[in-house]
Amino acid sequence: MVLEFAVLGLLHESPLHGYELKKRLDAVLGRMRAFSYGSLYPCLTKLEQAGYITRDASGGAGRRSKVVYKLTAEGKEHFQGLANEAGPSQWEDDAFGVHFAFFSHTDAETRLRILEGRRSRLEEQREGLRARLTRAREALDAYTLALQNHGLESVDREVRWLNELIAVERTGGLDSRRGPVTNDPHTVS
Amino acid sequence: MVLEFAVLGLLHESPLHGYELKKRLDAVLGRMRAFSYGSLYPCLTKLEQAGYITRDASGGAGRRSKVVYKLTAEGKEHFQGLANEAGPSQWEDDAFGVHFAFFSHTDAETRLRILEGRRSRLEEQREGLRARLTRAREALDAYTLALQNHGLESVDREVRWLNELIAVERTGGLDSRRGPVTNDPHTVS
DNA sequence: GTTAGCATGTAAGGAGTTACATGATTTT
DNA sequence: AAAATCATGTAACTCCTTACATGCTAAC
Repeated sequence: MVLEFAVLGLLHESPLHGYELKKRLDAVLGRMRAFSYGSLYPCLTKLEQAGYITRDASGGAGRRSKVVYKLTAEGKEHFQGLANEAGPSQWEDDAFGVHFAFFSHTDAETRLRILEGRRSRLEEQREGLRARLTRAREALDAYTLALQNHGLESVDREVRWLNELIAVERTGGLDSRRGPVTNDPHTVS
Repeated sequence: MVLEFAVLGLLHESPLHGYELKKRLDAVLGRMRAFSYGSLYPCLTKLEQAGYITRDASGGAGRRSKVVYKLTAEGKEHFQGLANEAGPSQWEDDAFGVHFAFFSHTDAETRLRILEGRRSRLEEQREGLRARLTRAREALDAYTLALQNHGLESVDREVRWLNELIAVERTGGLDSRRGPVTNDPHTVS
């Protein structure tokens, strides 16, 4: 599950309480996803029961307990395990972005496999889109056509981004590099 | 609801049975969304009970009934109503694409309002992203940074696309034009 | 004659949201 | 002292998926 993975990933960096966790979550996930407290708190309870995190209710004096969550050893292990899986579920839309956000916890081999998996998944989708567009071009109204074209270009763009990332990965990974890897038209070949 | 809207929109063009409907749904929604039969068939039942569509079980001879669904007058009216609403729920990620796909059923004024609403929504998100990136640039690891940059560029790209569409809209709308509106680097000013 | 695709549905359950309930702390 | 924001949680509900159950029809 995406939320569980992201929570473990964030707690991997430092212990946090729920409220702060949600803000980081919103920041890390950006536009891809947004979770409410109504799913975050139950998720934390679940992770605690599973033994992956511990709650430290630092109830200073009469304060309403501000609960700080912290990754356990098993939690760390579990997260490493999840971060280093490389199956189809790692390159589906939803999961891919989240896994990518925690790529610094994923080993080089798995990173490459996930990036390549994602790319071929997108290439499939692209071929499907292209086929439909050339087949049905005349039957579609102008707005549907514009949307489909925009979608096609989005896929194209992500594929180019992945190509760059894969190239970088093959020469040591992003961490060993200085410039940002972006899709800016100027930097794309 | 997105699924209901899309079903009504597709049936607006011609009567269809469930299986064919799903294929069209997959085609129209493209990468933005995918629904299973497990939600499509109950949705059709619901729309029928609401009086928006009728089922015509053309059970030719001993065949297992191949149920053809058809929009009723109220269904048509209801769809027009939905297609011509212009509130925040029309420019949120999920809804926007679907509404756009059926823009030929939306009047020019509403189209413009939805496009502008979507644009300002994205501009907000973009400012949030930019702020975070300039603030925390050094604190983020390389992969998170790459992801955030890619996200930022995606938003930028969609804003440019919307700018083009809005410009076209102000001079008569997409239907009255020949060329495709794409985001191809060459065609963007 | 068997595989693949066409075709329709249901039941159980997963994942998440909304709305609510509560209260502390900081800023204005 | 009011408003904003920090902070934690729960219950009911919505939407959708998965897995199952069933059977037809075309192609190889």
